[in-house]
Amino acid sequence: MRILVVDGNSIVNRAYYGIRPLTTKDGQFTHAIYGFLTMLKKLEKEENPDAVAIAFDLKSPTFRHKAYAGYKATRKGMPPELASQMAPLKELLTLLGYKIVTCEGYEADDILGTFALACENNEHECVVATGDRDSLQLVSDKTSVHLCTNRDDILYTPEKIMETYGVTPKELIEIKAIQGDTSDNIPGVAGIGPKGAGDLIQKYHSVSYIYDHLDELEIKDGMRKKLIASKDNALLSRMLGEINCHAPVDTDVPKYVVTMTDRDACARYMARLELFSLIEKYGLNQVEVTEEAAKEREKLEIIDDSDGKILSEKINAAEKVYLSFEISDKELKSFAVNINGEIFTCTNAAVFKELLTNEKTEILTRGCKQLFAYADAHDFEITNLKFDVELAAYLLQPSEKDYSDENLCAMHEIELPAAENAENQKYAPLAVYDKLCNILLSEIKSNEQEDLLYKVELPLANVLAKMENLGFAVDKQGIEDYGKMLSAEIDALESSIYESAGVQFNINSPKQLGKVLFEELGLPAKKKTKSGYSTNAEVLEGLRYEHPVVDMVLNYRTLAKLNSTYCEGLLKVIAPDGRIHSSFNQTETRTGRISSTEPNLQNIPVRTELGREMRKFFCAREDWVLVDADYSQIELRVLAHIAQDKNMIAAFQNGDDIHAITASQVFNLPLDMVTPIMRSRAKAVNFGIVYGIGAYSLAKDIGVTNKEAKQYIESYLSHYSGVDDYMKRVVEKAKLDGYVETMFGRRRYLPELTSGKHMMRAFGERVARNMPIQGTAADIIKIAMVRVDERLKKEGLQARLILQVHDELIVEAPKAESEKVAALLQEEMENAVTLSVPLTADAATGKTWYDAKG
DNA sequence: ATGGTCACG
DNA sequence: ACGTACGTGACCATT
Repeated sequence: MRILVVDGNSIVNRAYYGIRPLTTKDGQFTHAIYGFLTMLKKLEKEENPDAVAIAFDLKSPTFRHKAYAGYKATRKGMPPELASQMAPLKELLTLLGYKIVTCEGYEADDILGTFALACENNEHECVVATGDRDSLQLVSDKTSVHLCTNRDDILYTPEKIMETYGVTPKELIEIKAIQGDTSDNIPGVAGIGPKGAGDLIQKYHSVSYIYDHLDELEIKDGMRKKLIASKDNALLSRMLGEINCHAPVDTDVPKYVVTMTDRDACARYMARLELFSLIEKYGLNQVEVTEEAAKEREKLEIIDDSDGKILSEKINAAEKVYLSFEISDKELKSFAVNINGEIFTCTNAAVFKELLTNEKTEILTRGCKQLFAYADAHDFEITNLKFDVELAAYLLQPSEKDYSDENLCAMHEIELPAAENAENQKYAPLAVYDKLCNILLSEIKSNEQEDLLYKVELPLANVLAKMENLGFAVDKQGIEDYGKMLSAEIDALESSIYESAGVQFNINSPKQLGKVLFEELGLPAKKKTKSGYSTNAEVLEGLRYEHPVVDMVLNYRTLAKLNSTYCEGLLKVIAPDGRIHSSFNQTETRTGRISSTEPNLQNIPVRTELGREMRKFFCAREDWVLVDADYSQIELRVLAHIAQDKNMIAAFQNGDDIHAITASQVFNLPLDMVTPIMRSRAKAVNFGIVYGIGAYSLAKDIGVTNKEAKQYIESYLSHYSGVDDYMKRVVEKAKLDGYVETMFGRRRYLPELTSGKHMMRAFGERVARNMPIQGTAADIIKIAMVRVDERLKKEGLQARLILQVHDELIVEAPKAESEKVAALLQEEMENAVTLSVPLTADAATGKTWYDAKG
């Protein structure tokens, strides 16, 4: 018999990118499905197989790191428009009688190889269909490869391979080991490309022969040098490039004979996908498909219960309710629920409240922060919120950009039902929410991230909602006056700059500024950017004494930034209540921090006095005060704890000045000999260590030579040997696991670590060192926020959290509560977790943010 | 939409 | 040989 083995992933990709997009009336993309089946039909016609096996990669938890690594490494991956076609495609293939083959821990490639190898040892013949040249190594007397390219298809036999590449199929593995393949993260030998690799293998046939006889080979010295330099990579590549032909799959060819059992079902499914030409291609046009039959399987029935009469009855009996809602301006527009598979829509706010306060019912939803904000605005509490798909998906994949229901369903290959009309299509995800929630929850459980979800993120969403609703009071008049003052100075500076430069130009344009400074005034350009000269502060700082205009530009920049971003920007977002209501995003950062937008209140100036003035306009309402507390060196303390570094732990336990102690360690001097310069350099090293450090950057940061910076780092790591060990360990483990994690199990996947590009890999290694530190600190302050919120309520205080700035919390409190609140805040922050070192927080009180900060 | 710059931890 | 510390968001000019 002759079996056609199809590389499903490769072919579906070709179909997706090769055909113009096609959708059904309700927006389901279908062109990859159409293309796949068309190509499959053509393959069957040309190859005339007796049996067909279709191999797909498996997206299982154990395999996910790897799949994910490929996904993020290329930054392209499978777009949701393709992912959403995978489930229907597989369903349709199954209906048509094809057998789909997957295998945990193996890629589609390996399955192709396994069939090919099996056919070597039995009486059958194998044709592999793929778009990927890697599979050409499988060609033999019994196996041919039908390569589907964009232009035309080529059938590869051993003769054809020899004709094209001048080597045997197996030797293609050897070529690839030397040449490398960036898309597969196979490093190869640096500096040798396809031509060189081909020549070498034609002459010497294998990588192992080349390395065994390196001295005797008749090759140029340059080539020999390159081979020597990349020996490890070449041997590794030789292993990586060979397809594993031993996947545990059933290769009994007769089992793969295609038998369609339900022609009607096939036709209906195709009709449902509106792929009518396929019905013809598969000879199913004699099957009568009525419109009802076509929709038979999709039945997204929606029960309109606007007034909520049905729901108010159902709610009490329901254990689990999947909820979607539309709220705008704190008013309910509508909501929809899935109760035991039935979808109801409703606009009755009283029933909505009943649902959210019913103790017997568990609510599973998405975007719960908005729900909490609604409840806060309407003065009730939600006590039965059980699950939020967005928060869960974030814990599982913090680097994902799109947590929409549609994308999450696509990512998990959950097929959405199609509604009768486009309007109702928005309820499609709700119909499959049980599936989605179950998948996400089981992953959360297997990752041991339940505490993070239930004890941190979900309660935190409520805290953030209340912070957003409450907002931060500002002195509008004060900002306006400050802005006017800045504007006047900016105008004056602008004139001086034009005069000094001798031309008028847009100072805000880096391009124009670069031209003026480096061409017309002839100042020495140091650094370049992609599009021209760099004019950033660091460069200008170096040119200050070259021309008087430079200093003016630096000043102009400072003032313009303050005016446009802070004065004008903030004035635009003051609400009618005189307060600024920032949004806190809980699923944005890859480390677990929260972010703040519209406006960003986490980057209000503080480092220079002029900028710091801005904080005088952030104030407490009348008769209230701000209580501000921040952690002291939380990241270094976390590092001391995670690394269990004896010296660093001791320093913190003694309450020492950590930067001074570090200086005395690094410079090997007694503490009282440490100068301020030494301390400041040691401080930079401490920061650098947390960020994953490189000597070059450290040198640039503190203005010492590369060599000196390197010595600092070496000295640092030899004194803090626990940190040294930890930094090595964490990268090793990350390479093994594919991810790093915080003390509380928050993860970040690091596909960069498998990159063939050195820069990319180095980045991954720095992130591996940094994320557990930054992320653990983020976890800690989140825990503190939840506890502070609880305590304020429990103690019956009016004070409330209004802002978080990564290691700092701000509470607005009635004057009379200020002392109690300061103590409470400090206590909850310091006791949020127990580390091997004390965790200290300093609290201060004042009328404005300026006054309340230390 | 993207890049450059700069504000924060 | 190459580029260089982690994590963000806003504004401006330019494409």
